[in-house]
Amino acid sequence: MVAARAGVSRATVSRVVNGSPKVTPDVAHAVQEAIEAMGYVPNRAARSLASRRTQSVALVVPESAARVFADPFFASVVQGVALSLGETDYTLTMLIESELQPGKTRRYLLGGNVDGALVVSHHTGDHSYASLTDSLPVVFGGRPIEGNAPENHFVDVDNVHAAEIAVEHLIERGRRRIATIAGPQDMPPGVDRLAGWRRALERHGLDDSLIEVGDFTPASGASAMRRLLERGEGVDGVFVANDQMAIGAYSSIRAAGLSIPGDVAVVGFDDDNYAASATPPLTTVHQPSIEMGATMARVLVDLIEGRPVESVTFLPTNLVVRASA
Amino acid sequence: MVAARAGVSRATVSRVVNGSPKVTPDVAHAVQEAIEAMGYVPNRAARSLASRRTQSVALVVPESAARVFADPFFASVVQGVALSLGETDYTLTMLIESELQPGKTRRYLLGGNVDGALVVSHHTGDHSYASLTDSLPVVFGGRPIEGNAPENHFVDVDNVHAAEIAVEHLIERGRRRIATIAGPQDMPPGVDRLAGWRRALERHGLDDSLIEVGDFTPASGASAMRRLLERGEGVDGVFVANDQMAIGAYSSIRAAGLSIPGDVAVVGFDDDNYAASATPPLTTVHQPSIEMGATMARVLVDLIEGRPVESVTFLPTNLVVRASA
DNA sequence: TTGAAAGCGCTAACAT
DNA sequence: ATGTTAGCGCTTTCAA
Repeated sequence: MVAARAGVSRATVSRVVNGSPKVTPDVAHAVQEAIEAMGYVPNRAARSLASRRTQSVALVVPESAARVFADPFFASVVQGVALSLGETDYTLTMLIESELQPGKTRRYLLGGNVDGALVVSHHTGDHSYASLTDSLPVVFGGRPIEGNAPENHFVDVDNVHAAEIAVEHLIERGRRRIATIAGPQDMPPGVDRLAGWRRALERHGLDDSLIEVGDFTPASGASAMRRLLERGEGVDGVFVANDQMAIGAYSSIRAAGLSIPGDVAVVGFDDDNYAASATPPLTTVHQPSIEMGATMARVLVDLIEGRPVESVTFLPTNLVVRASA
Repeated sequence: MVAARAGVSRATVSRVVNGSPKVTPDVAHAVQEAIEAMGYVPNRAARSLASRRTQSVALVVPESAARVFADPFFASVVQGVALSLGETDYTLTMLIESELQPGKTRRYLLGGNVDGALVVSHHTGDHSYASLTDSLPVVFGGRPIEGNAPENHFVDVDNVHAAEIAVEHLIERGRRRIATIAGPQDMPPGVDRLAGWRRALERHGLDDSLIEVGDFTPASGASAMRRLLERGEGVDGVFVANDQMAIGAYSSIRAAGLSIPGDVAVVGFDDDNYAASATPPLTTVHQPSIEMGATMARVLVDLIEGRPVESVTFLPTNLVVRASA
C-alpha cells in the first residue's frame, strides 16, 4: 500500500481511511493529503475480504416482476432506495430473481456477498425470502402476504385505511353505485385496498358486489372497467387499486360513451406521474413512494450496523383531489 | 477451503468451480458432489482479490436521476440489462450519480470495483464518462451528444429516421399543419427526433415552424401542446418526441375542445405501456427497449471478456399504427 | 497512538 | 492432470 509513503504504516492508513478515533490529528491529516495526492482508492474486495463486511446491499426484484420496472410506483421506490444509499458507503446490487435459475439469488444472498437485502415486490412469492431474515438483515417493501413474524422488517402504508378514505370521498360526492377494480388477490395491496373499499361501503350500507380484478396494468384496468359496465347494473363511481389501471379504466368509460366524472367518478391509488396529467386529472391516493424507498434503505443500514430500528414503519398517505371525482 | 475434503487440493476445487478444462471428469464429479453436500459457495471478495476481476458491472445513472426511473422507456432498458446480466455471472451494481458527491461515481468506477460500466441517460453530461473508455470497458445507451470517438461503444436506434417515418404517416393521413413537441435539445433523442420531423416536412414542402419543446414528462407535453394551440395558427397533426408527453398533449387537445384524431392527429415515440391503453390508443414509434438493455449488457460482457464487438449497434424501430393518427 | 505480523478465501504460476 | 507455493490489498489483533 503505497500511501504509506505518508511516513506511516499501512495500519495507520487503514485507520485513517476507516475514521478510527485513535489517530493523532496531525498524522491523520498527513495521511489524508497523501491519499488525495496519490488518488488512492481502497480496494473493495481486499477490504471486504479482510473485514468480512461487503458494504453492499442487494435489491431483490422477483422477475415475474418484469412488472416492477414498468410500474411507476416501484420505479419511485427504487429511486428512493438508490438515492438514500448514495449517501452512505453502501453499494446497491440489483438481483433479478430468475425463474430459470432458481436458488441463484438465494445462494448469492447467503453466500456472504452482501450485508443485507431489500425485497421489493407485491408478490406472494416474497414470503420465501422471509426465511432469510435470520441469516441476513432484510427489509421488505410492503407487508408480507400472511401473518408477519416479529423479526421481519418492512415499510408500508396503511392500504386499508387509505382505500377507505378514497371511497368515503366518492360517497361524499353523492355516489351510490360504487365499483372497484381490485389488484391481484395474492398481493397484499390488492387484498387490502379491496378490504378498505368494502369496509367503507358496508359502513354506509351500500352494495359491495361490483368487483372486478385486474393485474395493475393499464390494459387490465381497461378490460375490468369494460366488464363492470357490461354488467348493466349501473355504476356511478369506481375506486381503482392503482393509477395505471385507472388510466385504463378511463378508456373503457369513454368508449361506453360515458363521461368522467359526470357519469362515473373515478379515484385511483399511487399518484404516479400520469395522474396529474390525465384527462381529467385523476383524484387519487398519494403514496410517498420515494420516501418509502429511502426509508427501506435507512432501516436496512441501521439494521446492518446494529442500531435500533422498529420492525415496521408505516408512512402516511393522503387523498389528492383532482377532477375525476 | 474445506471442500478439499473431496480428496483433492484447493487448487483443483478452484479449477472445477471455474470450469477449467484440465480436470479429469471423475475428479470433477467428486468435487461437485462435495460442493453440493457442503453447500459451498465461493467467496466473491476473495475470488476477485486473487483474480483481479470483480465479475460485476456498474449501471451508471446520471442526472438528478429522478427522470430515469420515472421514464418507462428507461425502466425497460434497465430491465433488459438486468435480465440479460442475470444469465451471466456478472452482478449489476447501480450507481446514481450524486450531485452532492461529484467524483464519487468516477472514483468508484476507476477504483477497480467493477469490470465495466453501462451508462444510460439522455443527458449531455454523459459525455464526461467518455473519458472512462480507455480505462474501463463502457457501453452507452444512446449516442453521445456530439461526435463519437471510434472507441466509444453504444447501442441506439435511428431516431432521425424513425421520426421521419412517423411524420410521413401523418402526411399520408392528409395532415398538413404538422407540429412537433420536441424533447430537450441537449439530449440526442431530443435533437434527432426534431431533425427527423423537419426533414419529412421539408421533403413535402410543408411548414416546419410549429415547434415547442418539452422535457419528456407528461406535464411538459400538456403545456407544450397548449402553447401550440394558443398560437392560433392551426394544427391538424402533431409528432411528439415521447409517449409520456403525448399523453400530456392529449389533455390539452381535449381541453381545447378538439378531438383526436379528428381535429388533431397525434403520433408519439417509445410505445411505452400506456400507449396502447390511452384514449384513443396512441399511434407511436416502437423501440425495442428491453432488447436495447439486453444488447448493452451483452456488448459490455463481450468487451470485458475480450470478444470482438462492433462499436455501435442500431436496433430497428417500427411504427405502430393505432387510433390516434 | 502506532507498527508488525498474521491472515481473510481464493487464484495463478510453477512444479511435478 | 494435480498439487505447491505465493500472494491479491486490506483489516486487525497484539505488542511496543
